[in-house]
Amino acid sequence: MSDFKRNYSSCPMYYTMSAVEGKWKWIILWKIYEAGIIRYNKLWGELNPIAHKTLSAQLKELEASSLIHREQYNEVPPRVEYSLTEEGRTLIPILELMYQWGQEHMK
Amino acid sequence: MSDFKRNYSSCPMYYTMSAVEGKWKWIILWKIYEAGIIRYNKLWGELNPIAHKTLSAQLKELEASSLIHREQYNEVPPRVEYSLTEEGRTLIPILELMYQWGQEHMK
DNA sequence: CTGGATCCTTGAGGATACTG
DNA sequence: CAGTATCCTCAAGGATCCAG
Repeated sequence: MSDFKRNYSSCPMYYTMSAVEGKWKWIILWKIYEAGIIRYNKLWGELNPIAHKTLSAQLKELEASSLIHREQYNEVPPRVEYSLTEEGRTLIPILELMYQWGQEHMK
Repeated sequence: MSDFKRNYSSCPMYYTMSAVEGKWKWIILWKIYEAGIIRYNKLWGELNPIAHKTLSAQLKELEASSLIHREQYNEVPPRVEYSLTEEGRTLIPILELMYQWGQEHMK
């Protein structure tokens, strides 16, 4: 846990930014939300050029925070699907607003 | 401009995350919004232990993005006040939701 | 009081190759 | 296909001192 998280655990704004921190998390959440359910490789393709290491690390953190769910099917070749958890879905209003804000300001 | 910004300028979500990127920007915006108008030193105190270099760099970027306004009074000692611009105020719904989300999940 | 200037650290993120 | 394993870079961020 970083100083950032430790020192400001009492401020809701810090809490939110800690839960979804890093360069990619909001975008990953958005892509998963958009797709509903999405496979690892598809996600990777949409975020390209993200490194596998980066993507899998962020996914793990999001999973550890209970914001996304990882479903693994023991097939050959393997299949893994990601989706938002109930908890993760509580972020949808924020995701929607962020997306809309970008739309309106990006011209 | 980073690869992040360059490669994804077509996706609204990337646009938003680029406009308010970095570890501190959302929190700085929140603190300014909370205060309405706030002096440099007050802001620095609320974010402590943030480095002066970091704070002033982030403030400059936010100013360059037209999200905050910097008003300088030529007094001795100097006084500088920051506030949200019209543009910056369009982020308030997002800030409010982020704050609320933190409140509800931080127990 | 509001930063700028310097120097420095560190860890997030990336490139590439490899594996069950 | 869905990731690890390695190694590496670089720039955000920090500590400290200085200045108008």
